[in-house]
Order: sequence, then C-alpha cells, then structure tokens
Amino acid sequence: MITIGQLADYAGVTIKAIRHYHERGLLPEPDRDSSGYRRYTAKDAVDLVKIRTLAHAGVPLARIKDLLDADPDTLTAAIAEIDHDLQDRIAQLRRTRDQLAQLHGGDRLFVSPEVADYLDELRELGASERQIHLERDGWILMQTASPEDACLWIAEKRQLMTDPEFRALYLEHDTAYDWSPDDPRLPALADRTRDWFSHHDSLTEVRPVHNPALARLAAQSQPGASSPAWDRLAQLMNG
Amino acid sequence: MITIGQLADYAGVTIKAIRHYHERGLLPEPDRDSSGYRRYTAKDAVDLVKIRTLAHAGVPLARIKDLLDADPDTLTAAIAEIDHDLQDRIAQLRRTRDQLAQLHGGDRLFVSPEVADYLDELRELGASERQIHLERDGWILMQTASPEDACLWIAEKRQLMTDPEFRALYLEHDTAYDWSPDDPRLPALADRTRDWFSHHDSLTEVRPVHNPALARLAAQSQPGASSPAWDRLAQLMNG
DNA sequence: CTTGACCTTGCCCCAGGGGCAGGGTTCGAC
DNA sequence: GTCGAACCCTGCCCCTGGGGCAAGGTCAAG
Repeated sequence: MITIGQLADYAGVTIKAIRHYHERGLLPEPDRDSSGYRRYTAKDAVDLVKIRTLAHAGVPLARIKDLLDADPDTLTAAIAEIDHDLQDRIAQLRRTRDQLAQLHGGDRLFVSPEVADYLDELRELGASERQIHLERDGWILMQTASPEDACLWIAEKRQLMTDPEFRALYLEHDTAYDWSPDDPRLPALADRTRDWFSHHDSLTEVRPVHNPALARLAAQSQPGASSPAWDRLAQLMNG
Repeated sequence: MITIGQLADYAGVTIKAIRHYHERGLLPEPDRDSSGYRRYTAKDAVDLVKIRTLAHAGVPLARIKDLLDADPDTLTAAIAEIDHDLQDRIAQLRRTRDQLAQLHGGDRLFVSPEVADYLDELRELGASERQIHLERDGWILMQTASPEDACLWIAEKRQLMTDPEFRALYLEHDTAYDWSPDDPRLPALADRTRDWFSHHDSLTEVRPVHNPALARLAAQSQPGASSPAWDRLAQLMNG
C-alpha cells in the first residue's frame, strides 16, 4: 500500500496529475488511511501507467476513460488508430523541422517552388534586391488571391523571361526606379516597352501581369514601394 | 490587400488564430477598409507563416513575439535550440509508440526487465495466470516501495527457481490455492515447505521474500487474493 | 521537540484557441 | 433590385491538461 508520491514517482507523473485523473474519473479514488492519506495498490499502478502512456500519446482524458473499460477488440482498434495518429504527428513534426530550417534561409517557405525558382532566376539576371522583394510580395499576394491564376501567370512570365529583349526591358525598368521623373531616358523606355508588348501580346495573354501591373499590386501591399520615376513611366505608357 | 480569410487560407491557420495573434501582439493589427474589415499585405503573410511555423514547433507565443524582432544571431541560436527540442519530442513520441505497443502485450511496461523475465519463466513453468498476476502485482509494489531491495530479491528468487525441488513446491503452492482448507495434502505440503527452507535458508537470505510473504503482500494489494487453503497453509507453517 | 518532507483541500492561472451570439458587408444570380 | 450565401466584426464564455500557491495536518529521523 503506497502513497500518492510513491505512485507518482513510479509512473513518472506528478501528484497533481494523479489527483486530476481522480477528478476526471479516470483512476478511482483509493481508500484512505487513518490520517486521510490516499493509499494505492498495485492495480492502481498498472492502471496509472496505462493512463500515462495513452495521455502521452495525446489521447484526450475523456477518451482514455472510455478506453480503460472497453472490450479487447475495441481497445485493439483504438490502439491501432492512436498509433497511426502518433505516426502522423511524428511526420508532421519532421515537416515542421524542415520548415524551421528554411525559416532562416530563403523565400521557398512563402511562395510556390515555381515562383521561388523564378526569383532565383531574377537574382542570376542581376535584378536588384528591392525588385526581387517586390516581386516576391506580389506573387505572395497573387497566390493568396487566386492560386490557380498565379500558377498560370508564373509559367507565362518565365516563358517571357526567355526573351533577351524582354529581360533587357525588365532590368531597365528595375534600374529606372531611382531615376528622376524628368529623366530623358523615361519616354524612350516607355516607347520601347509599349513597342515590345504591341509585338507580343498577340502571342500571350500576359498583359495583366506585365511588370508595371505587378509593381502596382506589390505597391498596394507595401505602401511606398513605387517611385516617382515609375509613376511617370506608368503615365507615359497608359497615356 | 487581402482579407483575413484569404490570409488564413494562405498560411494554413484559422481566422480565430490570426485574431488571437493580434491580441497577443504577435502580428500587428493591419489597417481597416471603409467597412472596418482588416486588410493585409504580403509582409503580414510572410510574418504569419513564420509565426505559424514556430507555433507548430511548440514555441510559446510569448517567445515567438520576442523572436520576431530579435537579431539574427539570437534567432539562429533559438532556432537551433527549438530544432533540438523538436528532435527530442520526436524521440519521445517514438518511445510512446513502443510503450503503446507493449500496452497491449505483456507486463514489461510495469515491472523491471528482470521481473518480466521471471514472469515469463513462471509462465513456461506452468504456473497459473492467477499466480503470475499475483506475483506481478507483488513485484510492482516491492519495486515501488524499495527498488534496490526488489532488485536483490528478484535475483535471489530466480536463483531459487533453478532448484527443481523449489520449483515443484512453488507449483504445488500454486495449485493448492483452490483446495479446501481441510484438504489432507495441506499439512504434508506445509511440512515439505518448512523442510526445504530449513535446509536452504543458511545458503541464502531469502526468507523475507519466500512465497507466502509475497502472497501476503500481494493479498494486501488485492483484497481477496488469498484463499482459505492458503490461509490454512500459513497457519500450519507458522504454527 | 523540532525540522523537513510528506500529505490534504481549495482556489485561481496559463496557452491556444473553439463556439456561439448578434450584428454588418459584399457579391453574384435571378 | 433584392435575395441568399459567404464573408466580416466584436464580445463572451468554454475547453484541456494540468501548474502554482495557500493554509493547514502528518510522519519519521535526529
């Protein structure tokens, strides 16, 4: 006949937990000795280890209570199910570990693999970090608003990027961010851009996502992400 | 500018959780649109995914809050620590899985490996399930009350069990459980038992754990685990 | 006879949300 | 133009699985 503390040590739980299980009706209240102390038997120890094992497996206490006096078949099925669940949770934790590792690194955590690859391409191309960041935020927003469309658009955009002329225009737009709105190169850039699209928009339906549109969307998401030169550029192209 | 529902879908959390993070100061409250709806930016999406990843890793929300604006070195150290913790928890879950499997199987969960082996030997010997159960409960109690003594005693008991005469006596005691207290075989059994101990107790210090003592201890733990024949047997041997 | 380690009950506290009430908004279909 | 579905808002109480602390009673050893 052991005390609550000894029982707790044996089963590797706290005294508090045992009293909690009494309250929930999981473990029957044992008889008391003359001083009112609870006195436990070996059966309690066995039951408690069962309870502890199931509780550690994440089984809700209410369900443990039912399981304790279920017939063997039910118990077997339940244990199989709990084990399955445990495997799932282990897999989930492993995935969380992977994500945790990426948390520090790149953007792969926030955008689809395709977009992440695209961002890498931009980096290789020599785009500014500001631009890449802008693009990333734009794609996050697009994926959120409409994942299917974002998927189509990113494919088209990467296709576009295989064109050397488009790449050149893209990079020049990037550089133009810091220009003065009076810069004489802006009208020329606007013309070349309009020109390029007029020759290509029959081939693709890409216009809704061409760079300025993307920039505007991203600008909405990050107030102040546009620039005077870009605003002027938009004027010139739409006017 | 996306709504709370879209953001929640993107990050894989509930709307409720996002509002909870606002309350805890983890994620800043965004601006509202004209109808009072919260409107989120790409930055919020990025932050929320970080929060979600850390939260799934079991990091307390208060700590996540600190981590979000910690310097990179602190963050790196923290992530390493969190990852360690995750590995621990994966290992713990695996151990729980093993225990869960044993929960269904034998008694190895509740007693030391030595005692478990001993119980297996009893089973091979042909002891009754009732007897094995009684022994098991007795050892659980002993291990709880005094693990070191239990360790010594189980070693001595297993040593004793190598003696064929002792094994025979043991099994006869087991069988005697169901006898009538008037059974004529009882006095003879009592004599043979006393005889055996008088020839062997000089060799070992085993008397405190000989079978009747164990039976009595187990009987205390399980009211009604003794029998009229055993009570009579105890009388005959002590008298 | 004290001291420290036990035990008792009772109460409130925590994280991380879930659920529901009771209301306003938006958007597409008819 | 109006109706319903699907959103959104705040506010409140609820849950699990205990932890912590208070204010006392008990026990065993020195």
